[in-house]
Amino acid sequence: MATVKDIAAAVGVSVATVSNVLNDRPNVGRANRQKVLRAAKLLGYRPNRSAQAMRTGRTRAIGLVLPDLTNPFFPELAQAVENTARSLGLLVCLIDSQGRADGESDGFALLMQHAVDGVIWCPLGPRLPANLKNLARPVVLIDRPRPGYPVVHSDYKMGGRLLAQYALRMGHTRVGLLSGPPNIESARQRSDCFVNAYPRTIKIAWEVSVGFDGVLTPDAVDALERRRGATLIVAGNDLIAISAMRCLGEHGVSVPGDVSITGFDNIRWTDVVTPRLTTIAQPLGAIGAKAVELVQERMSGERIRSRRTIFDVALIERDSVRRIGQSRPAA
Amino acid sequence: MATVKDIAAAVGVSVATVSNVLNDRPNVGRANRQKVLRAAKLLGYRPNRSAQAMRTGRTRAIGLVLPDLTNPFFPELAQAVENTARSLGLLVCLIDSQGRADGESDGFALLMQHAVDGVIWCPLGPRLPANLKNLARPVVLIDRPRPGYPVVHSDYKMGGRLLAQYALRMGHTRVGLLSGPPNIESARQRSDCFVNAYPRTIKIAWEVSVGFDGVLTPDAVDALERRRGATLIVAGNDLIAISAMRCLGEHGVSVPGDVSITGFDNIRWTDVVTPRLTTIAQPLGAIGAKAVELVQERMSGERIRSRRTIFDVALIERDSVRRIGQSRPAA
DNA sequence: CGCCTGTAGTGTAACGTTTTACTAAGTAGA
DNA sequence: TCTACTTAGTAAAACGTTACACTACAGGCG
Repeated sequence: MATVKDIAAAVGVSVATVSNVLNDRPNVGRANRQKVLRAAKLLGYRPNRSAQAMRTGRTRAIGLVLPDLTNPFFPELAQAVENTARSLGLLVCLIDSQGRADGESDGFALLMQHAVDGVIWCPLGPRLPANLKNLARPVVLIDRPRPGYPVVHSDYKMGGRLLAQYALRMGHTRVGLLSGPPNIESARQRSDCFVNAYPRTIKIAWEVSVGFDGVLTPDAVDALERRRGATLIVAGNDLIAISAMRCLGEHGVSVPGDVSITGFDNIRWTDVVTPRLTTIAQPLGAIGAKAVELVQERMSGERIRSRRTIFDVALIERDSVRRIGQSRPAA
Repeated sequence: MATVKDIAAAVGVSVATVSNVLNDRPNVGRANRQKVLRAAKLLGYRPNRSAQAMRTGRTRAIGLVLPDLTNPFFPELAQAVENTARSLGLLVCLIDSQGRADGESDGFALLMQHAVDGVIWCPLGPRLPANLKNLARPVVLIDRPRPGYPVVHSDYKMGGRLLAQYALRMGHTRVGLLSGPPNIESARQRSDCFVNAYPRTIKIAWEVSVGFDGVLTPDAVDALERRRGATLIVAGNDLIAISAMRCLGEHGVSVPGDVSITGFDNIRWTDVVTPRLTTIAQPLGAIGAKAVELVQERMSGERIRSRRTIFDVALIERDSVRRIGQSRPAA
């Protein structure tokens, strides 16, 4: 690999001048600038990132800390993050904590050691890992706000309202809630805004919380079996909805014949299960890209502009909700 | 952040001694060794990877180059890679080429610049990116062999045979092949071994190739509509199988009532579609972990032990294949 | 002419680590 | 007592880059 020294020797100029050209600083004449540039190209010069990192303290790498790549919410996000990062010349270092808090903090330790310039993080639990404070780097959160950090996520409140409007439109006034983890704000907002949209019209028959990974607790299974008059089940995300559909199927309950169901996230598989799942679409790609832009801004020392960036969501109407009750005017 | 110099000052010893202790070299006495270790712990010393990298040329980071995280084959792999890498103290730098060759070579360029110590790579096309030769680092391939590189993948031939045995057992003797890309060896082997297992008994009614991402070409759709007497469709992977099931459903063809279908990979969603998909399970986690072990071995300069590591696969029997033809003895 | 300013360029220290070559002191053998 | 060897430890160079402090020279101005 060619170094600045090689270029300097080739052109007959000092390494300082080469460096000045490469970081285009003004104090170098036209002729030399040309020559250095030419030589750099000729020798296939690539700056040694390690050396740059040591000198400047910046690595041009960012960390991406995720709870679980196996949840289809994240791969799309990760892909967007990696691609926009790369288009900015930033390398993405991946940590997948597999849902374990110690994995998360080990991951942060590793990232700190490698001195990434910033991190994009979808936090696992409500508690922040202790070593996060030591990490004197910009952090941008995804999907799950925590006090003191900028965050980008989609408009869960809007999602909840959209779902409530839709439920009403389809004649459902008694619903069961299969919510996500109550300590995750995005999960709570989805439910809360659904509940609060039409508090007098839509009654909540029951609510049980399960993990975002969609594994159903005995409580959840029990709720699905009994249903207590709910005609619509509003699930905290698509994984939960799909698990619920499966569970219902195993108990001989037809969806949407006997009970309707909605999801949240619009992961790829909502379109492929039977019945196809009505859900809320989030612009995952845009969220990932925005998160990269935000860390990048902060890395280059720009002042904090916004603490929250929120993206609109949209209702994706498919086949998992049946219209019930009295007829209504044609569309 | 504490440096070796800080430790040296704290203990009252030279930086060389500190370094010697830390890399446990023999030439330092018991007493000083203890003191240095204690001070390092006390000060929370973490070696600066950038400095180490510059001095030694090793970064303790590896690249992971994937075609498409959105294909559920890869997240599980990536998770396994990241986790075993982390357990070895290695950082994983992610490249997702989104199926584009230029993305792949840009990614390699980025990895080279950051001087990763090795790369785990699932190559996109048959051609290797030109800059791969410059990358004087160990490369371990996943899933797709290329001449000259070690590779770890699962036993596709066995998968093909297993599928053929099963087809026969279920009475299917006329099948349609919805294969993966013909230029990807793993795709070819799946089909070929299926075809060659019982060449006289099982007849191939037709074969069409589609991408591993499961988007169906007009040819594929046409084949699915006509079917030309095939009672079983053997798909190149689960994504293809699921797309095919959807396509068939849209044409009013019942699975497995009118036609049976099998997949390959056993991604999470095979268990959740209707009917549940009969498929071949690959030990993705083990494959990822093994790949990390292999690069790690090569990074530490060990000699090449094996060029191919192959994992057994297993048939996962679910509901997408119907038994047809004459009755057979009970199990 | 002497002074100032601006432009073009250079020497070198520094970043944090590893490693080579070296010294000093102790120990053993003859 | 002298040599030879081992052990414990250190000084300093090196990795590739950046940036500070500096020089040299030209031109402009009073």
